[in-house]
Amino acid sequence: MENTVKTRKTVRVTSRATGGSLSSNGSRDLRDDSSHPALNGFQLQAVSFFVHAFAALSLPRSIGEIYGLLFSTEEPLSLDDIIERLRISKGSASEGLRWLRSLGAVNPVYLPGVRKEHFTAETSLRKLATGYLRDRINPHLENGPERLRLLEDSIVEGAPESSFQKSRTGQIAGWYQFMGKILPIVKALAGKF
Amino acid sequence: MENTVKTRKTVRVTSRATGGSLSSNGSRDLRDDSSHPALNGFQLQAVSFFVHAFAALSLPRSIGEIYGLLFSTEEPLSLDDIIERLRISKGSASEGLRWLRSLGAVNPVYLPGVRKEHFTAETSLRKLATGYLRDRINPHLENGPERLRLLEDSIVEGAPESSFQKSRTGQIAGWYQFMGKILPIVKALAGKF
DNA sequence: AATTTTGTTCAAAATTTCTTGAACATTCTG
DNA sequence: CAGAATGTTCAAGAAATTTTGAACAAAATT
Repeated sequence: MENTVKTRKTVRVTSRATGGSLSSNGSRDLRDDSSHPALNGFQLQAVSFFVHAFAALSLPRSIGEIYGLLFSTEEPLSLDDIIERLRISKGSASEGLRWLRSLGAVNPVYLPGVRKEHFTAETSLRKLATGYLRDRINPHLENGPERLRLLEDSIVEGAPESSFQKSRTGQIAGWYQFMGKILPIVKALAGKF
Repeated sequence: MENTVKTRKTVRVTSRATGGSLSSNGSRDLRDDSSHPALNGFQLQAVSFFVHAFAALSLPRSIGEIYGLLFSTEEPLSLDDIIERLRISKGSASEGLRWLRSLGAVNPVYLPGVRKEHFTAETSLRKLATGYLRDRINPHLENGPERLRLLEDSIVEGAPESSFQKSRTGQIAGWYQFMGKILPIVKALAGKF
């Protein structure tokens, strides 16, 4: 099967408008083959929406596309469904799906008698926030204490600048404390939406 | 003046270790010409620290380097000081400084009788957080209502999927509400550190 | 007003990141 | 078990981002 069309063109419209107002057709954010017959208007808008949202977090377009499609589709979709409808490669779809799954942004669905794995979007803010923090924020915070010690150990005791340097490391310690306080609050509030 | 050394090498060690433990020498994160005589140990560690921290936000290395240098240096530094000590180009330094200034992460310092503009790092968490939210988060949220309307307008009234689609747009509306609640809390708490 | 100093801008080069597609591994089916 | 279906991996190519360096602009100095 694969894809009989060998005309590799895949024009990306690359909307260069970071701040400006939106074009009335937000759907210009997706790969344009020949006006997607596979996606309805709502799906088109949703894909556009999530491509932008994920870009705000510097995440690849393909991930936004996949999440947007699942978010806007009631039925569970398989890898091949995603590839067909978004016209992206198997590799992108597979890795994008893996990423979303590890975050918990996508749920595998059991369908009796169906071989292919199918997915739906997870939309609970609590789960999305928790997954994002766990996968993308915590790893950086975990190194915190070690990094702080490296910084402290580089201070030469008795040097004239050591007092300044100690105040700076104190500053950073405060930032870590802040993160320790705010993250649980974020999670708790996310649970209410 | 410029730079008599024309050996453009600038080896980037490109530490490929996203999750692993830190090398005891965190300073391997910066451009290596011939073991920076211009930076002391604390500055080296600080630059390394901020390059990593900024990378977590997908920000360019040069910005992390500049902030790290200013953060770890008591005296105000000029553009040329930064270029010399970090061995980065004028262009990078100028644009990086512009970015940091617009965020409010860097303060211009008035020095009587000195032509060059000098800077120190802003370290108040409240100011840093406010600037970051203002410059990098709010712009995306401002489009929110408009994007939401595009999505709603794409729903075909009476179609069988319209009920599902309405529940999805309701979901997104909730996410915006969440952002509206959480951001003021973040700012308020940041003010206490 | 000519020169020097300071800083900005931007095209081209370097680098990093993302996407593709084909090879491969694994599991299911007959 | 052979063949088909499903999904993963990864090298190579494409695209996007960052950095450089030199040209330029603006302001200060002589």
